[in-house]
Order: sequence, then structure tokens, then C-alpha cells
Amino acid sequence: MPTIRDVAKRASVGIATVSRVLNNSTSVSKETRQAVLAAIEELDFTPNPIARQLSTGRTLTVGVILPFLTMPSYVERLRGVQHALAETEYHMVLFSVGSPSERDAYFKDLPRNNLVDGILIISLPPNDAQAERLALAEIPTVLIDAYHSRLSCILTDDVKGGMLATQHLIDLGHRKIGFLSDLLETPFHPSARFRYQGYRKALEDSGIPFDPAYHISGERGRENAAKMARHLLALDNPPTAIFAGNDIQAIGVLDAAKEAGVKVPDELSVIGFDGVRDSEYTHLTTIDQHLFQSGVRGVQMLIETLESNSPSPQHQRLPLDLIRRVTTQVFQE
Amino acid sequence: MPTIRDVAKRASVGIATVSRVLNNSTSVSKETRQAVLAAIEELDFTPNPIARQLSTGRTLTVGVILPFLTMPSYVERLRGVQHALAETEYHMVLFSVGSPSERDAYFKDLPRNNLVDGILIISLPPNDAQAERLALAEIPTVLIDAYHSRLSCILTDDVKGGMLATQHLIDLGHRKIGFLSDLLETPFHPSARFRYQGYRKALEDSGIPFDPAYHISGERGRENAAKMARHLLALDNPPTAIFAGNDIQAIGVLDAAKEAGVKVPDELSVIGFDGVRDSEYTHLTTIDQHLFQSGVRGVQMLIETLESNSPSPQHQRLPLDLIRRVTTQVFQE
DNA sequence: GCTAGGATTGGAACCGGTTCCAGATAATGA
DNA sequence: TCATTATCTGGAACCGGTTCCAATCCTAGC
Repeated sequence: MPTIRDVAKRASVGIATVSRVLNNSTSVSKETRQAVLAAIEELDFTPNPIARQLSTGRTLTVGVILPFLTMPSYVERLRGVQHALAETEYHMVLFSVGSPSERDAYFKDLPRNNLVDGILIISLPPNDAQAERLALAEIPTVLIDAYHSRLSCILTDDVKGGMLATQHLIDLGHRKIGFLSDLLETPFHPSARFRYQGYRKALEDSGIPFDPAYHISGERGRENAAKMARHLLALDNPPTAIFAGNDIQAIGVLDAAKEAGVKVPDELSVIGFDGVRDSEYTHLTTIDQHLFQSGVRGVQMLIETLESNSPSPQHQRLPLDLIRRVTTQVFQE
Repeated sequence: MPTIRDVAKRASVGIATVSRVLNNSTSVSKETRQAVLAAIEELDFTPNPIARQLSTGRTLTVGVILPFLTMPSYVERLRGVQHALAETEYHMVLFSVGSPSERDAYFKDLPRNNLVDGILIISLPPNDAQAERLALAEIPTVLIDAYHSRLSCILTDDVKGGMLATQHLIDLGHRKIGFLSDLLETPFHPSARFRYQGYRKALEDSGIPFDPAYHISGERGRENAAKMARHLLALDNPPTAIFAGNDIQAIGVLDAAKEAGVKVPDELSVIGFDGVRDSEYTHLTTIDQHLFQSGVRGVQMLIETLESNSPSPQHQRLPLDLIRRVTTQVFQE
């Protein structure tokens, strides 16, 4: 592998000059530049990025920490990150988190070793101590789908989203509204809890009493959601509408309804949350939280911070949009 | 940020000794080691991986090139890669390919710049020239779900898989068997074509004449598959079984069948291909090609090559298993 | 004709590790 | 006791870039 010194020798110039040509920095005469470019061509020289990283202190790499592709919504956010990063000169290193201890290890180590220039954390809220460390680190961090006052964030207002979804059902005339979701207490992202809060708030605002029988939560996944939905549908006085904590669960609800012979949306309205692709296929009414866009925005915010190194954390809130498809309908007696 | 020299000074030893402690290489006396470890602790020192990379020539990074997460099957393979890589000391850098030109750029550049120690290519078969370059490069490459004689590969026998699926339907007594898939000619991975060949071969082996009306291909995706399935089901003499090129398309077929009031499996048997998670949910009979495992094996082969630098390409074939679920059934008049 | 100042250029130091090699010390054997 | 060897240890070179700084050349201005 030829080095910059080989090129310098071949072009009969100094190594500094070759470097200048490579970075087309300060003035190099046209003839010299030509000579250097010719030598580079002849030797088939490519600068070694590692050496460059060492001397510049920049790695041109962004580290992405996420709960690894366990849910379509993470994949969709990651897709947004990838898309936005492709427009820049930065590479993407993936750090997958499978357990709280793994998460903590990355939170601790990644900001210290100079492996990446910036960190994107997807759907993994740090605790106060971790956030403090991240905030003090030289490497900027942006949280996507997680909040901490000390760090820059791309946020989704899950409470508001929960209200939006519930309000939609209320507006359609429903009064017996079920809520079905992941476990509310989780070591990872507590979005289900916030959405539940939104659900409760919307009911309260409309003066609809909350019925604990209409609230059920359990392990994630379509099958489990179907199981929970069967339970709701088997109640003596079953709900006429179900708000599922995410789209995958909503699809599980659709499964259960079909199986039970309950017609959607005639006899049961179903609304999801996320706006993943599967919701399109299934024509599910849902709350679109712009997952792809969250990845894009996260990258934008990180790159901005990297280039301006403004230290004050920024918080950006993504819009939420009700996408009305065919699974919700006006309540009919 | 403290450096190895700071540690050396603090522990009153030479930098070489610190390095020895860090790499617990050749003999260092117990007392010296203790002193160095204490200094490291006190200074909160972490070795800079970039500097290490420059001097050792190893980056401890594997580059993964893949058509970016456009299909569940790629995600599943990637998951396997991630899982296996997590057991090693290697990191993973993701290079996403959205177009043939992007693919060609990565094939060309990645082996040259010393950014990664090894390359995994998922579902992107290189042409001869590219394969030659990759084979000659100092950086080892392993193809997952793609074949080239000059390179190590983790393979799936799509032709055999196509035969397996078709044979299953034939064994059940079906004679009017449809085949529905992606476009057979694609700039990317031609798995659909191979599966189609397997379909044709199985028919031929059983002496069942091929009916061109039963073969349809088009853009990928569930919806498109449903559209194509509607077409097949609307034929004067519709097939009694459909083999879909992949699970997502098979799910599209199920959609179309339900919509048309055709009962699965009573009136129509459906078999998919891949064994993605969605196939579990939908209780789809399918050919499991062990996607996750393909990622794991790819990593294993790559790491092996990295550590033994054996230059001769290895080819490993993954098994194919028929998973019989509920969407296929004995043909009944 | 002489000098100030801008344009080019090259050498050397530097980034922060690893490792070769030689020197120092301790232990072993005769 | 002395030579020999094994064990430890540190300095310096090296990986391959970038960049500071000083040197050189050239041209314009007086």
C-alpha cells in the first residue's frame, strides 16, 4: 500500500504538499497539483483514514445505540438515520442493546473512547447520572425518542398522542374504549405508560369514567396482543373501540376480532400508534409519529452540533398526525 | 484525555511497560503491573482505539454491505450478524446500498481504504470483475446469500428450495400450482429466478406440464402480491395451490384469498419462502432458509478467515427446511 | 535596484498507541 | 565466585496522515 511519502517522492514534492492537494486546502500551484495528482493516479494511492483520524482527531463516524431491531419501529427510525447519514461524510457504527447492562456499558464507554465523533441513542432513555456523563463528555449526543433535559432530543409527545388517539374514538361516539399495550413498567422505553396517561387524560377531559376492566397490558408482540384483545372482547360488556399501544399490537387486535367474528370497523373500532409500514398494509387507523423523520432529524441535530459545537441542548418535538384509514368508524348502537 | 505517556509518568515506568500491561503481553512483574493499573485507575485512562488501530493495522471492525433493510429477510440476516459479532471484539459498520451504483462504489472502495478488517456482503452478488478485486484485496470478504466461486460464501440453494416447496404441494396432491414472485430479472439478488427454476424442475420431475398462465411476477411487496394473486384466482381454471417467492408475498396471497372468499387451506394451499417472523404469526407453511443463522455463519466464517488468514474461499450451504403450518393441505376435489 | 509582502513549498513535530532491540537486573549453574 | 541465561524494563522508531513554521521564490511598489 503506497503512502503519502511514496506519492511525495514520486511527484518530487514534500509530503505537506501532497497533503494539501488531498485536502485541497491552502494554495498549491497548478503545476504542482497536477504532478501530485498524477503520482496519486499512478500509484493508485488512497489515504489511510485511520492515520487521518489520529492526526485530525475526527473519526467521521457516528455511533448509533439502539435496542437492536426488535421492533419494526426501531428499524424505521434506523432507516431514517441511515438515509440522513448517507448525505454526509459520516459512517454509522451500530451498537445493539439487548439488556439493561449492555445499555449501561455503551452509555459509559462509548463517549470516552474516541471511536466516534457523535452518538445517537434511539429509544433508550438514560438516567440522570448517565445523562450527566453524556452531557459532560466531549462527544455530543442526541437522543431520539427519549427525553432528558441535559441532552439534545428528538421527541414524541406520547401523552398527547395517546390523547389524540383516544379523542378520535370519543369523537366517533365511542364511550367504551379499551386500552391495550406493553407492560407499563419496563427497563427500556416507557412509551406505553405515556400513551396510557394520554388515554386516561382524554377520557377524563370528556367526562368518561375510566373502567379498569378496559385496560390490559402484557408482553409485546402481535400474538400476545391478540390474546389480550380476546380477553377484552370476551367481557360481558365489551369495549366498542380499542386503542392499541402500537401498530403491531393493533394488528393483533384485528386478528383477534376476525377470529371472534367481530367486524371491524362495524362492531369494533381499532386504532394503533406509530405509523409503521404494516399499518399501511392493514389499512389501520393510527397515530403517525413520523418514525423515519425522527431518524433524519436526529442526524441533522447531531451534525449541526458537531459542526457548530454549540453546547446547549436542543429539544425538538415531532408532530403527531392522525391517519384515518378503515379500522375506525362512528359508533352505531 | 490522559495518554499512555501520562500513565507511564505517573507510575514511574516506561511507556512500553504500560502498553504491556494494557495488552497483558509478555512478562511484567507483579509490582510493576500493580503500579501501572493504579495509575490507570487514578487517571481514568482509556487507550485510544484509533492510535491502536494505526500501529497494529487492525481496526477490529467489520463492514457490512446490504440492501438497506428494505425487506424483513435482510433485517433477519443482519440480526444474525449482529448477534454473532457481539460475541467477538469486532464492531459493525453498516453500509447501505440503495442503487446499483452505490453498491459498485462500496465494492470498489471498501476493500482499499483500511477502514475495516473484513467485509460481509449480504444478498448482493458481485460480478466477476468485482469478485476478482475482492478476492485479491488484503481484506477478506464473505458473501451471505450470494455466490461467487472466487469468494467465501454462505449459500442458500434457492433452486432446491423452490423444488422443495413445489414438491410439498405436489405431494399433497396438487396439480394446478401457481408461482408468484418478484421480477425474475433484477439488478440485485436473483433469488426469485432460482426459486422459479426449482418450481419448474419439480413440476417437470413429476411430469406435470407447466402452464404459463400459472406463473406471474411483478414488483415486490405484500400489496402487489395480493394483486397478482387476485389475477391467478380469477382465472377460469384457477390454481389449487400457490407457491409465493417469499413469505411477504405469501401473506399477500392470503390477503387476496380472504378477500375473494377463497378458503385457505381448504380451497387453496399457500406456501411461502424464507421463514421470517411474519410467517410464524400468519401460520404460513414455508421453506425456512435459516436467515438468522446465515448471518451467524457469515460472521463465523469471516472471523475464522481473519484469524487464520487462509486464502482459499470456502463455500457453506445452509439447510432448507419445510415448516408445515396451516396454509397447506391435501388437495380435495 | 532594493525591499516588503504574498504565494508556494518542505521539514519536522505531532496524534497515541505498539513493538523491536538493547540494557539492566536477578537467578541459575558450574 | 564468576559466567550465563532468563526476566524485566525503557528508549526510540514506527504506523500514515496533518499542520505549524520557517524558508524560498516571485512580483509589485517606491
